[in-house]
Amino acid sequence: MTILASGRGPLSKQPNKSPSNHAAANPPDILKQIPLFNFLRGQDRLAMLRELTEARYGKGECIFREGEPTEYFHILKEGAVKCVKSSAGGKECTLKVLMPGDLFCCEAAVFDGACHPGTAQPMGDVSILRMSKKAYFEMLKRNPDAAIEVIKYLGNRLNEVQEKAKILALDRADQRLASLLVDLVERSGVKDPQGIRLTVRLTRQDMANMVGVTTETAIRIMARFNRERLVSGTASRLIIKNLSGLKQLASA
Amino acid sequence: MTILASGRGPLSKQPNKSPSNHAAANPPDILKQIPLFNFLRGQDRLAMLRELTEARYGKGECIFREGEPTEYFHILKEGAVKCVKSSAGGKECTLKVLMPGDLFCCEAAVFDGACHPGTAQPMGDVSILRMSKKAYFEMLKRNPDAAIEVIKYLGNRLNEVQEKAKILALDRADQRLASLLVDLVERSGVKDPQGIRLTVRLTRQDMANMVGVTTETAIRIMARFNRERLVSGTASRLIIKNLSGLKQLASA
DNA sequence: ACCAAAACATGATAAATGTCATAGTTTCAA
DNA sequence: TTGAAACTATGACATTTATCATGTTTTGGT
Repeated sequence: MTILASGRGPLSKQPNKSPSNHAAANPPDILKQIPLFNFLRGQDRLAMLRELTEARYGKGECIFREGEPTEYFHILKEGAVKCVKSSAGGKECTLKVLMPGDLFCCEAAVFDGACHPGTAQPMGDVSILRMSKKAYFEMLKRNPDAAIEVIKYLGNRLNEVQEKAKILALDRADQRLASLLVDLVERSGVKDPQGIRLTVRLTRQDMANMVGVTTETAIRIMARFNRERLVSGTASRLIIKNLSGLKQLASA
Repeated sequence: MTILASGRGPLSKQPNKSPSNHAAANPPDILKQIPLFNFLRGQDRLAMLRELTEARYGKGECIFREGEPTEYFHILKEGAVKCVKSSAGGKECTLKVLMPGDLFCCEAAVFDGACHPGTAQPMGDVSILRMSKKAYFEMLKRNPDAAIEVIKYLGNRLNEVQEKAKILALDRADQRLASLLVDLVERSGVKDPQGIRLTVRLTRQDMANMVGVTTETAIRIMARFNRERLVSGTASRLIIKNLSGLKQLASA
């Protein structure tokens, strides 16, 4: 159920280092997909549109860094964003890939003086909508239905991470990788003559960071999956050829 | 910051197999500690007291099982409860130990037809307060401040699990175990002549399930910690003798 | 079209952890 | 108090995964 197939035109890599902000005039399509927005009462919906600001980032930039104070509530409009945490030893772990329609900082943004628990890195050119903590907080206070939608969203996120923690705790490296691929098919898979293609560009290193193994291990396992005709291709053109085979391995 | 030192009298193990329910008459002390409750308006506070039901469970019972439909919103009043997920191969993983004052199912309970993503097992005699999904939902709708408190609670839980996932993904077994012990000190540690004692009863198997290793590995690592004077004792009397040593190991 | 950087690949070896077997010790309820 | 069950302990060995080293292929910007 892909909300938006991250269809970016040839945006080229302009030096838009400092995010180019401009107020969103009319409801962008993406908002119409978001319950949180749809549950707002008429006047508050208009208020939210006034408060939302659009910003664009390119690969290599950061939307925010781990430890920085939270300033905004965010909605991902276009592209993919990875949530990364790093450990003392410099190793990194990617906890989640956000797709268009995903909310972020919906929790941290309600705390005074909260800091970002992780870094948000664009995986290509992305566009986000955001509003100040204050405006977000006011909106929730005036719209219990919206607050309940946020609770639902957070609840889903919580269940996702718990499932992920379970997999990290109990499964072997190849099973974790299989689980990841199965998961990504649902989030960013599109039909392809040879199977299902993932629209997110994922290197073996990206995958390694998502399942807690070294890059070499991810490469070796992917090579095996390739031999076993479960997948084919690399980063920019990754095809899932045997989804049920992967599912079976994931839960073996 | 221990909310309540799980002080249970000699409750003995009466055959209270089917939870003995009875309406909570006056605000139990534990509720006064919970922001969610304190943010309710007067009349809604009374309504919540009317809706809340107390139930007791003993070790070996289940409060609910993975996959069962959700019926209630819960507050832990007394004792400790572990949240467990199990995998296809029969292996189990303990995601979280709930302590008095913790909420559970605050997220699932807002969905129609949701199922429990894990099993809730008492770690001894416990007492919980609960209310029907419907009453909980109504309460949130009428009290935006309460809903915001739930958002904060879920946000904290989300950050916790993400931190845990990071540790599972990046750290060695001994570091994961050290992190666990450090964490538990904050949740259930009390002063002791020899250091800090954990009030929760934790076997090596419990610990193993919490950090994703086998029981043997947990035993060996704890034996090493013992030799290194970091900890002493077992399950029912576990003492942390060198907290900063454990912290150092956890983030090495 | 070309060059540099990134990504992919593979082998040899070491380290970490799991598995299986066996036995001593503690806990708890009858 | 005693006996069974649960817990702790330890060794030998197998398996999984990390580490290090080296080389090839692909990608992307000029």
